[in-house]
Amino acid sequence: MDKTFQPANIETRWYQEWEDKGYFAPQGGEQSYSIMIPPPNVTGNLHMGHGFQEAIMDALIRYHRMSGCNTLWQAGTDHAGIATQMVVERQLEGQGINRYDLGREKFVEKIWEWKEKSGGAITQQMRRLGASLDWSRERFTMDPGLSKAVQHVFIRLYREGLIYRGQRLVNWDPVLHTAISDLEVISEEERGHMWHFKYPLASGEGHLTVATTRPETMLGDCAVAVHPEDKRYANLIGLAITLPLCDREIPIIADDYVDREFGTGCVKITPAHDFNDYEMGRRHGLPLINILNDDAVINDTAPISYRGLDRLEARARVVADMEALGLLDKVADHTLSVPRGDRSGVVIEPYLTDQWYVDAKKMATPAIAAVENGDIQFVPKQWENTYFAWMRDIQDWCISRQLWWGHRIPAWYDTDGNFYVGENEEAVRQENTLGDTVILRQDEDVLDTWFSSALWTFSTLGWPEETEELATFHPSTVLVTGFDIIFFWVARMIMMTLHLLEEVPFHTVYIHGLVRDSDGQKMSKSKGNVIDPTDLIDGIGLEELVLKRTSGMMQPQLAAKIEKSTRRQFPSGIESYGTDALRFTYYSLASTGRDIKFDIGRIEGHRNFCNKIWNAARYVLMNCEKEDCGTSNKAAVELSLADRWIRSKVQETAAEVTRAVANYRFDLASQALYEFIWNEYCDWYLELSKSVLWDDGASPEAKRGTRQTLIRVLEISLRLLHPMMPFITEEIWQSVGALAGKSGPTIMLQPYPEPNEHEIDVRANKDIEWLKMVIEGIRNIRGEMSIPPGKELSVLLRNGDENDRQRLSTNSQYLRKLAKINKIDWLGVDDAVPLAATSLAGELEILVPMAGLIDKEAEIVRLSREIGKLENDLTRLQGKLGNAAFVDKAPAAVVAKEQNKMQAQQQALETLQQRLSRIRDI
RNA sequence: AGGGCCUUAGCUCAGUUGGUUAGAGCACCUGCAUGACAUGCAGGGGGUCGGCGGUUCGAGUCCGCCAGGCCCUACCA
Repeated sequence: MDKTFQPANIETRWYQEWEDKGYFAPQGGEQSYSIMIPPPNVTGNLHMGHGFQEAIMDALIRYHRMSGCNTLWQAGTDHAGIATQMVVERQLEGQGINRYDLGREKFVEKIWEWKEKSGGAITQQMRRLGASLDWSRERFTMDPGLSKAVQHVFIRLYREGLIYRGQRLVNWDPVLHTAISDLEVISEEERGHMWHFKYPLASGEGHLTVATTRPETMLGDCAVAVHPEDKRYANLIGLAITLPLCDREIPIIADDYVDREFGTGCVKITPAHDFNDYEMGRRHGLPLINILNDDAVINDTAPISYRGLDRLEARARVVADMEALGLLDKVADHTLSVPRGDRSGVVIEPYLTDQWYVDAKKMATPAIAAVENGDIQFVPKQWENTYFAWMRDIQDWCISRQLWWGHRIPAWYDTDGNFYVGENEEAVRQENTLGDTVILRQDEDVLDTWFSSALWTFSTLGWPEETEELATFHPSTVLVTGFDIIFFWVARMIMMTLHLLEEVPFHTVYIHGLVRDSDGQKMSKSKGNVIDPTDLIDGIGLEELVLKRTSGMMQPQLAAKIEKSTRRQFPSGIESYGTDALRFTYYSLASTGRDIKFDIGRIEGHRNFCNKIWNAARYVLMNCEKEDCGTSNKAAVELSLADRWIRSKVQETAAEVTRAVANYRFDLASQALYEFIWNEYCDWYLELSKSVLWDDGASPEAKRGTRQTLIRVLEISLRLLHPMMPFITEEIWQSVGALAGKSGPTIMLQPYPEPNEHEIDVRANKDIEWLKMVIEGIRNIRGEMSIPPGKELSVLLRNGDENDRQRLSTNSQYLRKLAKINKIDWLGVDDAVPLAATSLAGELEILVPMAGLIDKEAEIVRLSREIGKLENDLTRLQGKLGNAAFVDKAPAAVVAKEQNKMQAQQQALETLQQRLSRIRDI
């Protein structure tokens, strides 16, 4: 074995073997356990969020697979309608063509070609993370089976009246030329202006003043509204306005939606271009005047001089023309929230179109109930409120998209505007008895990608066929996802699955935090703070990192800034840390919080942890290979105190890890393992074992017992750790397993250690605690007195009880070795106490005689500090116990505890004070 | 505008139903080539738990107010 752990040498080798041997597939077992991966986009590259999420799922899957469950981790990707179409369109752009040049069929072919070639990138990266997905069952949302499920669901919901077609205002992306759902619109505050326009009354006398942030919409105005009780305008209600620039008359109407306090109290109403105005228009029977084309250019409904202008050009022209007419009252700076498309980033227009909708309100009721009654549980529970809040006020879901890539809507139109929903044109003709003379044309639109994702838990298992997989693995056990898609995906899955299968899609939803950079900033390409998980695994040079962060940018002007900050943050690039260290870091950060700040320092510590494990294994193997390790259980074995203690500790650790995983607390699980392996097993047990293994006088039974303990505890630790650190544990286990009496081709199919309470040895724990206390007392003196670690000491003990004497006599070999002592003697109570540095272990006094070693002043400082601490503490205790209310009201056990503590502290204080005055006296 | 979350050591975070002297990692200081490991070993320093008030024998933990930070939903033209 190398002296340091070299992850690169082993990771891909083991992954290849696991995958080739089919270990990731379900292995049978009574209890099934399944996780459906949140399908990443085919266009995607692995980012830190994926890495984190997959690390968690893989730990759960490996843990339950080892625990004997019939385990399925369903692999797959989704087709990401808009994103994928954009990627391929951009490629075509490079060749100087657009999708219309190609036509729909050819364009979709191009996308498939692209998908075959590049769509697998992310699944390759997932393999680097060690994710044990069942690749043999990999699915894609556009696969024939899944497409069939999508079509089936659409037709069924349509026939049940849960899908309908309607003309509504939608969120329209004028660049992508498609409707998008409410959730895909991001509104943020931006600085803009508020224009105040005078609208002359039709009578020719006087005017009203309206305010608007979008002047161009006035071309579509259909009314001016005032509050019905607004005295200022009461006499104008029912009169008309002559709409400037348009030569139309529009009414003045009254509606209590209007806020009298805001602006002038008069609102221009544009029903075709504003959601609130649309509602008001419906209330008042106003017409809808649409003034825009698909690309937000003014259409032919508008006065001729504005036609063909982009919305912003039109805005400037309208303002200029109004000013020229003397109708521009004023322009004020105004901060407003601007809706932008989350993909394109352009301002979204409310736009009147025909679209398909899912009646979400009906489907929400059972979906709410399923969470209320506990059929589905969120972890942390807190997220249920987020879910409820949205579900109780849910809006109908616009599911049609004006794209070419996706599941085409199975609806056909005749030339009279009638439409028919069915499996295909032939079926539609038959079902509706349409003769051959009727010309049918299929709906051009496709379905929202989330529509197919909503079916993911069961469409991947073969539904609508009644497959064995469906019976075995559905409902899935747990969904692991981020809070950002509770609405997009989780809620819609719950609604769809409950309605279609009459069962929940999953029993638990584990919501994890979102990974941010070390400053708490969201990682994004435009901020240039993205870290690619594979770069943490393999490492990356500075130049390459700068290049990676600054190439292919949407906003190239930011490149210089990004380069600068990258060079500052990673002056020598990123080192290689390996997958196990990265994964362990993810787990250590996986607490209940919402944000996960990823600090590079954390991963370095965990790489060191890997190295620690590696070297502990080296030590164990050096001492156990080709030696008698009591593997067979036949030969007589003598277990030392240290052996019994570490066997006990590993059981406690197993219990802690099991509890933590059951609660999805991977931070606690990882911490328990780190603490046990480093601070107990390595720091203490391995050191303790040396005093047996290196002692020529030790019996063969004792050596056998120590070797057996070394190897068995290591082997258990490896299995405990394997779900989190799959590679290093496998590599080491291959050598350790057999020595520990285990057989099998891989650790990943070994049973997960079940905590065994009978092996918890309270007595051994206490004895070792005593031993540590004594050793630490001596080390403290050594450290503070600057006595070189190599210098052997002789030590006197005083004032101990029978237990102390007993423990000393059985453990003196440990003490000699770990505290570097050559001589330990008891001092009688009446014996003269020599000048010495003092430490306490309970009532036991540990004295290191000064004899030229100890600096008098330093010892005075040290003792004074200890005494100060004790005095503080005693004052607090005395106050507490002197308080009658405390003694009366607190539970007796608590009071007794405090009293015992006070006694012990008093005793310790006295002892130390005596020692201090003794030293001062010389 | 409504709702929610967060604030603990220099940094990143744990802290179960209120009950030892509030813990860890990293960073820091001191010493050390000791036969697994310098990606290491040993020792050490560092916190009035955001502020104020309340409940309680007892509050990092429960309640109220304030300050700062973040998020979600809705959106006033």
